[in-house]
Amino acid sequence: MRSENEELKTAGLKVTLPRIRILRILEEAATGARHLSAEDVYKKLLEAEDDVGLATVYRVLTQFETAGLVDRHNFETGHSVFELSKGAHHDHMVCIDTGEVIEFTDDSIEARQREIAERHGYELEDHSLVLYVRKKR
Amino acid sequence: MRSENEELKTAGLKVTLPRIRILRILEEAATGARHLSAEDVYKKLLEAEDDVGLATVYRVLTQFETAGLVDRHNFETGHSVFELSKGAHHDHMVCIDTGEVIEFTDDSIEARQREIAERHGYELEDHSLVLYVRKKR
DNA sequence: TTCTATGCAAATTATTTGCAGCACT
DNA sequence: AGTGCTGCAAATAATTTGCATAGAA
Repeated sequence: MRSENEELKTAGLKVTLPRIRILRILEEAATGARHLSAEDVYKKLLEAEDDVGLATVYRVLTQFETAGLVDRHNFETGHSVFELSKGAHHDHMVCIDTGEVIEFTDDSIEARQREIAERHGYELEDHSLVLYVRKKR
Repeated sequence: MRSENEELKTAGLKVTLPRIRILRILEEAATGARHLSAEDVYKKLLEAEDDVGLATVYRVLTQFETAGLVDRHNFETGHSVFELSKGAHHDHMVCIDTGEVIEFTDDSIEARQREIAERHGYELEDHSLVLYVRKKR
């Protein structure tokens, strides 16, 4: 397991306290609610008595995104959420009632998307698929 | 072809000038660039010398959305776009270079989504699929 | 008349930027 | 010393809201 320091260096980012702290927060969230807003991260920093400005949180998250360390998503919530980028691509399922986010992948859908783009004379660069679901009762 | 008046009444909305004008703008755009931002609509109203406030544009578009007259989309542009709701559902393909928006539907993807939700114990209520593409050269 | 709709300005929310100071090389 | 990084406040951008007034039923 690589240290935060190495991850930052590899990403070409200078190792600074705010970056380490923010990266750690994202890693801690990696298991549970993977998706944090800038505000969420900021609040966690405050809780931990780490004095980092909200502007820095935004700057760092953006840098992480550029570096490929995190993915940014825009669900229909009005603000972006960030998650530590696992190598493999995945899509999301959001529960309308609880806000819970479930990740999934489906090769057949992936393949189909590529076909559709091709058919229209385009190359698929990226995509965003979000299923809005409700628990069955 | 129903008049704007009827459409508004059916939607349970009082027939007022701003609503008629905005509905007409959306209808005019229905063929070409179907997807307009609130700002786009506002500018078209100004061009037509129709004195409608931007706040009203937002209010009316939101009402139209609630009434099912228009669909609101959040691509990765930072602002919402609206389009006259055609009965049938469709997804979008956005060209990264030109911003062009192409609509499409694919039954196999639709079906697959339902399956995936089911498999996780959920019911699919809605979904959003956007392909980000680039013209092949 | 009675209630809803609108305009305009002010308020909010999410995010970005300018700038002076600090940190690391 | 030089360049990058940060905090804070101010600046933006998109959208919403309060309120007094105009307009529809």
